[in-house]
Parts: sequence; C-alpha cells; structure tokens
Amino acid sequence: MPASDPDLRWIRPPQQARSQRTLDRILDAAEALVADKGFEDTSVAEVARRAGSSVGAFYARFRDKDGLLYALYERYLEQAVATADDALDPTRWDGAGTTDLLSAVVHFLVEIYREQSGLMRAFVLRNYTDFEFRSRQERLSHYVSDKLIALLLERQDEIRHPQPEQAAAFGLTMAFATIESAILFGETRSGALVLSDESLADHLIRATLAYLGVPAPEPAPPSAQES
Amino acid sequence: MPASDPDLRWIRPPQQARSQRTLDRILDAAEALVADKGFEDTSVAEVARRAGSSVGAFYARFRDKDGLLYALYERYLEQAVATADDALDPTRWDGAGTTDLLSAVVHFLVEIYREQSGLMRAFVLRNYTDFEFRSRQERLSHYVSDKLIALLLERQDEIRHPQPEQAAAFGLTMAFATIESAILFGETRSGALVLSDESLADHLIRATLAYLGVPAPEPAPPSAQES
DNA sequence: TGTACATCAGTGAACGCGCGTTCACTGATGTAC
DNA sequence: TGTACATCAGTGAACGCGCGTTCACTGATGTAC
Repeated sequence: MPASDPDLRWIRPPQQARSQRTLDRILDAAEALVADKGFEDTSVAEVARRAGSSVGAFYARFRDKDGLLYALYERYLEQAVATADDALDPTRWDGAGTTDLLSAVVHFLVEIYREQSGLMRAFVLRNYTDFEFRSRQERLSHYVSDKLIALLLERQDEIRHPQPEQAAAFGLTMAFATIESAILFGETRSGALVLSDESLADHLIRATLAYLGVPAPEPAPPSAQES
Repeated sequence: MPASDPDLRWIRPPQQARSQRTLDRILDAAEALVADKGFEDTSVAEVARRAGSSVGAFYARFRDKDGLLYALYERYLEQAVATADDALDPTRWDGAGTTDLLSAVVHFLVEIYREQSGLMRAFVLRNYTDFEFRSRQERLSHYVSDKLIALLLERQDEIRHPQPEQAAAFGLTMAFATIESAILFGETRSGALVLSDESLADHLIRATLAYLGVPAPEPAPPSAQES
C-alpha cells in the first residue's frame, strides 16, 4: 500500500484553484460533521452550509452523498499509511525492546483512536454493508499489522510463545479489537471496571506481553543495548 | 438483574389472545428482518407484510418504529439473562478447572455471537446514540461478567496473575471485544490470518489462560477433583 | 490592452421518493340484560 | 338463547416530512485574436 493513487477517485477533479479551495472546505466541514454525528445524520445541505458553499457546488464535485464518505476515507487512508510508515519504521526502533515497542504502540493507538473516534466509527459502520469499504479497510489493517508483526519478530528472542508469528498476529488482533470496542463503542464490559484510556493502555500492554511470553519487565535501563 | 419487569414496557399490552398472537408474529417477523438487514433498512410496512398483518395493527401495539427495537431488545435481554443464569450456575461447574470452564465459555460465546450476529449488531449500533439502550446493555454485561469473574475467582489457586480479580475482569473485556470485533464486525485484523470460528476460539482460550497465568494444560483427567 | 466567447464554478429553489405515521372505516369479541 | 352495545383488533390508502438530487440561472476565470 505505497502512497497509492494520489488522485481521489471519488471526486470530480477541480479545474481551478478556487474550486479546489471549495472542495477542501467541503471535506473539512464534512469531516467535522461526520465525526460529530455520523454519516447518516449529516445532511448534504448542512455540509454545504458549514463549508460556506452550496448544495450545487457540492454536487459539482461529488457524484452523490456516498462519494463524500469515500473521499473522506481516501484522505484518512493516506494519513494513516503515512503515519504508519513513519511510526513503524524499523530504524526508529533500533535498540528498543519488545516492552518499549509495544508500550509505545499501544499508547499511540489509544490516543489516535480517541482523537479520531467519530470518523473511525463512521467508517467501521460502513464496513458491514459496503464491500469496497471493507476491502480497503482490510488492506490498511494488513499493512499496519504486517509492519508491527515484523517489528515484533525482530525481537523473537524475547518472545517465549512457541509460535511467535501466530502469537504476534493474534495478540494484535486482540489489542486492536479491545481498543476499538472500548473507545469506538464505549463498552465497559469488565465488571465494575471503568477504564480510563491510561489504564486501558496499561492493562492491554501487560496482557499482550504476558500472552507473547515476554519476560516480566523490570523498568528498562535508560539506554538499552540490543541483545 | 433478576428476571426484571415481566411486562414489555415498549408495547401497548394486548387485550385479547388474537392480538397477542399478532404481536408475537410481528416480533418474530421483525427479528428476522432486523437480523438480516439491520433496523434502519427494515420498514414498518415490510414487517407488517411478513407478519401477515398490517401497518395499522403494528401501530396499535407500538408507539413508533423505535418501540419495536426496544421490544426486541427486551425479549433478547430476557433470553440472555436466562441463558446466563443457566449456563453460569456455579454448581454446574463443580470440579471443572479453569481451562475447562474458560474453554466451554469461549466456545459457547463464539457460537452465540455467530448465531445472533445480525440482531446483536443492530443492538450495538444503537448503543452510540441511545443512552437508554446503552445502560441496559451495560447492565447485562455486568451481570454476565460478574458471574464469570466469580466462577474464575473460585479457581484462584490456578491463577498466577498477581491481581486475579482485575486480571479476570480485563481478560473478559478482551475476550468479549475480540469475539465482537471478529464476528459482528467481521474484521480480520491479524496479518494474513483468516480465522475460522474454531481457531478464533482456540487462540482466544490460550491467550486468556496465558494472561491469567494458568499453568499450561495437560489434558485434564476425566473426573477431576476439586483441589 | 481590449473585446468576445467558452468553460468552469457557484447558487438555491423546486422536485420527487421513501417511509413513518395517521385515520376513517370494517370486522371480531365480549358483556349486560 | 338472543339482541344491543361497547370495546378491541385490524385494514390499507392517504398524508406529510426530511433529505438527496436536479436544474435553470448568474457570476468568475481563462483564452483567442
């Protein structure tokens, strides 16, 4: 999934700088509204109004209302891929142990999910019914997961689980699912536990490390050496 | 959450056996349609037609379309609570070890979620926006989780995790979240892993046992004694 | 530099469709005497 | 046992609202000569 087609396929390309600005305003307005109220509850007229534009201008750029969601998703995917490329670059983690790596990743994911929860929820909702959406979503998931698994497997010597690759894959599945459920769907399944984002992250890190069979961490020395 | 108010509060109570039957047919038809297509995409006219009834008869029983979803949820909750009471009765698990217990519970949950995925998805979707729904959902979650945690804590001696209660609670959170994400939202986050229900359950059981710190299971002797 | 023309961009009222909801009416059931 | 009346149950066409989409029109931008 390298930088992918740079054109936003769901948009009729603007010919003038003026209309490009209008398009940007529409996308920004739509993103805010969708994040706040979901896609269904956001009307085209509302988007146009918030963008300081008009319904007609909207339809000059988008085939229909769905085109808007697709376009938002394209923007989101590009950001997500760029972020993953940057954050999960192996050289960035040279010398970091599994615990450090996982801790950073989980904290980062929790933060991202929290910040983007509205948009992400809207996207996830489309996944049931919309195969186009789902396949893109899965491509992103695989892209991110593969990078993460690779990083974990570079640290195989710390992982006692007999099948490190499967364990890494399933551990990530659980971690993503738990974050998604806790933050996007706001469910506090755990008995009387009400989890802050902080303690969610902490529990999740410990659980994943335990599952992978990473030796219990004594606080790591400030400048850890590679083993 | 003991058997709770037996009356379905979202329904105008029928006065005759005839209308009770109509009501049942409407609920059954609605359940099938909602499970198949979701609540939004199911029209009142469609429900009435499938029930061999009419739109007017529908509105004689329900205040509005939402009343239908609430009524379906009531029915679902009653079943769920009864099932939990039955399946998680401590005497039923006398002599069973943590591994047996967890294995049975996870397999059962995966099965239930798979069977009821359509309905559950419809309910989960309401949770974002509808506080009435959410609080009931959380009551059910707590009810089930508390029973499960109690069962696990009866087997504390098998649990090496330093804080068994917190571990049990969070382990269940992860397990529910993973099942929900995998089955209701059909997401296959784990690298190239495509999980069957069977292997989902297996991985989940192993992960949860590892997290709890339950000693690796050699196949349990057929008639295990309580320790 | 100016004028004519083509194309792009934008406006917002009007249209139309789907679907939830109502309502006037018919038939069924139950009760009083 | 029969009749009158009240209430319950059911019917489906008609209504109305929200909202996505269209369209006739105005204004802005770019280009040719």
